[in-house]
Amino acid sequence: MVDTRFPVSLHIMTGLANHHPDLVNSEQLAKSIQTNPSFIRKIVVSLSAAGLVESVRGKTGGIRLAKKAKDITLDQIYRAVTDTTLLALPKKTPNKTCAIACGIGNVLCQLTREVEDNALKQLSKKTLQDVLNQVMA
Amino acid sequence: MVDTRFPVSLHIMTGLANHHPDLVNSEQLAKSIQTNPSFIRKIVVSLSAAGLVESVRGKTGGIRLAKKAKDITLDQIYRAVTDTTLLALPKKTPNKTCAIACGIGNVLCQLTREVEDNALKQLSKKTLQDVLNQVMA
DNA sequence: AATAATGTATTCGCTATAGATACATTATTA
DNA sequence: TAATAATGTATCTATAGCGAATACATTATT
Repeated sequence: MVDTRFPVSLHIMTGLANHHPDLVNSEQLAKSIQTNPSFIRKIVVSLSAAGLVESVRGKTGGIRLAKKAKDITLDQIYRAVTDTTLLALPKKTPNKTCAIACGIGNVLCQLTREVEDNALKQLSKKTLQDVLNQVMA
Repeated sequence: MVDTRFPVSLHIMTGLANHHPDLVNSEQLAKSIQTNPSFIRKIVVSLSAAGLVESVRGKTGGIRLAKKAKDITLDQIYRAVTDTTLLALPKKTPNKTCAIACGIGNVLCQLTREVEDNALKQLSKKTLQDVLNQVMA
């Protein structure tokens, strides 16, 4: 299966932006995304740790943006919920009898970092407000 | 599990570049990458369809680059073996009662395309020869 | 005290991937 | 011509990763 945390997070954040500054609960978010509240809450923990959302416990609790949508960039959301690299890296220890196998790991690692830095720079140019505007247009 | 076709392909191609224009068989490549010959051959089919390698059947057969390493760019390798998008896209039909859910799909799709175009443009600036040089340095 | 939200842990099922195996096809070579 | 050794291809299996589902402790409101 594919990791959907970033698209789901963007969906969550856009929903919150749309209702800002009201609280929205995980049940409502789950309905919109067609998933279960528990999964929403797990993702919200990451978004909260990154300072992007606030969650309020208790009977009238819920979730809201921690800052204005125009002050949240997409790379912040991406970083908050993604721990894998954009390009896959092999995890086997290289065959030590082969010069290529020994050297290719570092090359791939550096290449991945370059691609990822670039993608994040690109994502940093779009704000959550941009996304909301585009969705509502 | 993670899709390792691109890193494995880069490894294969670098190995072939190093022995160019000699034939290398799938057994040798599998040893270097620590996988099985069948998996190598499956990937080689894709690389071959993209015109990046040639394979020769029969007793003295094997695999070699179809052109010089300096004329092969990394985006060509990536495209040859990758059919997924760089960022995940949700595949559920959106909740039609929610404006956000209805609009977010297109936004994500466009965003993914932008990020991917950019990454491929970046990969197109590096040649297989560059990778071989870096590995051997 | 009852209610309703988040936080968190656990279990389950599904899917995608690579591993493993087998064998047909093809070309060399003895 | 027969034996050999390579690719091409199909199939099955094991496993890892992900989200679904569930349960329940914790917390705050009413």
